[in-house]
Amino acid sequence: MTDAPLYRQVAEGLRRRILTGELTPGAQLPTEMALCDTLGISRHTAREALRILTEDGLILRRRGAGTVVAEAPAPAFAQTLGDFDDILQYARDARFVCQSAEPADAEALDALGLTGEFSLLTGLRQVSQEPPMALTRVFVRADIAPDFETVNRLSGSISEWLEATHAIAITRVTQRMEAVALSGTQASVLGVRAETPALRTIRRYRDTGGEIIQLSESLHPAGRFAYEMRLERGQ
Amino acid sequence: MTDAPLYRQVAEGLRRRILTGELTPGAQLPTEMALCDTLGISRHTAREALRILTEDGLILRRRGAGTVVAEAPAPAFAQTLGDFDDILQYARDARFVCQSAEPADAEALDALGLTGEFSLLTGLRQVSQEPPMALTRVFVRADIAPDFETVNRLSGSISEWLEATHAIAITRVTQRMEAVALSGTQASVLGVRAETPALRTIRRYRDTGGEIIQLSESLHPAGRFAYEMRLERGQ
DNA sequence: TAGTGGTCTAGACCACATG
DNA sequence: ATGTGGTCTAGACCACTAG
Repeated sequence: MTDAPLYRQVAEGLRRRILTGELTPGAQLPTEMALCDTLGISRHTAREALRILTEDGLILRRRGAGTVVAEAPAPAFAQTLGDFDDILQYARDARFVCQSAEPADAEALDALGLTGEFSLLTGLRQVSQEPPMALTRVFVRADIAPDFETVNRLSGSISEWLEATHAIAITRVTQRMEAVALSGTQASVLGVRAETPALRTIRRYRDTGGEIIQLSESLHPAGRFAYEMRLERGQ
Repeated sequence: MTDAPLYRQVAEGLRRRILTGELTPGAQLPTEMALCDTLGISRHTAREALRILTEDGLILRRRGAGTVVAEAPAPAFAQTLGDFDDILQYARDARFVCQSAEPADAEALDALGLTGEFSLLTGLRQVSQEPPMALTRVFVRADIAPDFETVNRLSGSISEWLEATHAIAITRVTQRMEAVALSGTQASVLGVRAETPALRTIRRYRDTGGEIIQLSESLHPAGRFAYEMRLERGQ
């Protein structure tokens, strides 16, 4: 269980101290040498840990000046999207904890432009024991939808499960992102105030025929999630 | 000029061999030990170079198997390229009306993780006479930044202007999106209530060396903007 | 001037993939 | 069995920041 690399363990320890507020924005982090001494690790290992936090935007480093917690601590989790497969990676990293499964009502389907019969899975996106990263609704075409127990036993993503068990190929995904205010009930589930800003992402998964076989909507409260993508210019 | 760190020089050398086609997708790269021997560098330096290429998605590394050039974007997978141009398209459609140009203060640069001297252009994104779509700040490296009049005369995007007038190539753009609440001043400029949710997008434009030469931050109030993207699975 | 992070070297042991 | 990349140690010199 604790077979994670040492530098990663160190990084997670520092990350926790930042996210819990023990280290507030602007505060100095231990210097590299201090980390080496107190933790009994080499400088390379300490730097590797600090590199992770730097890439996550949690800390700022300046030669000669030291390391401080970033002013606006970046969300604990950022999704990097480079290509199609990265979306699936996100689904694996951030575990979907399903809380209810039921037939979707017509009103909800209408609002999202879905036609036909769908199952609705409602739950939370979670990474380890942190507060939930998102409130998520997943609509799956009724005739191929997994049941409640199956979803919570999944090690991968729902779309991967669909492809594996129903010989379905998802060839196109459209994703929409916008800012919204959380309703009272949504906010309470996520443990934030009503009207808190949230990033709403809607993904529509289509098969080769262009038909929508799955739709997921996630509400990420401000500060818990950022969506990051990298775009390369062809050569 | 050639005072770039050794590992970066090594990375650029390998990058060139890949981009010129000397190393084609799937081809084996030299092993770490081979790089050490032929270039007379330490393993740490070689690994640092390979790490850059890994983060850029140019190569794939597998323990025991070696390092290979990543598969070329499949024909149908003009995704990254398409997205890149789409960003510029957005910049052309939504005109940037600059309201002020000044040197960026250290605090603002710090908060965004920028080092060096930058000019700050503040303004609005507008389509025709509609209410502004976004409140935008653009940071441009001071030595190449356009002045106030130039910006407002531009027909294209700022990044295009940089490339055209300074012989600069922007090869990588990272974009980050998250939900935030607008401050009072931000809200009043946009004509909405304070605390209105907004989609915050930050784009970092990098040259071939990985240096950030431009950064833009846009605040899109809820309801005025949504970001939509399409992802195709390569075959 | 003292201390910081940035770079670099020269070792070592390990888990893993391949033949 | 060999060689790969992944991790880790113990040093070193440098450029830069700050007191």
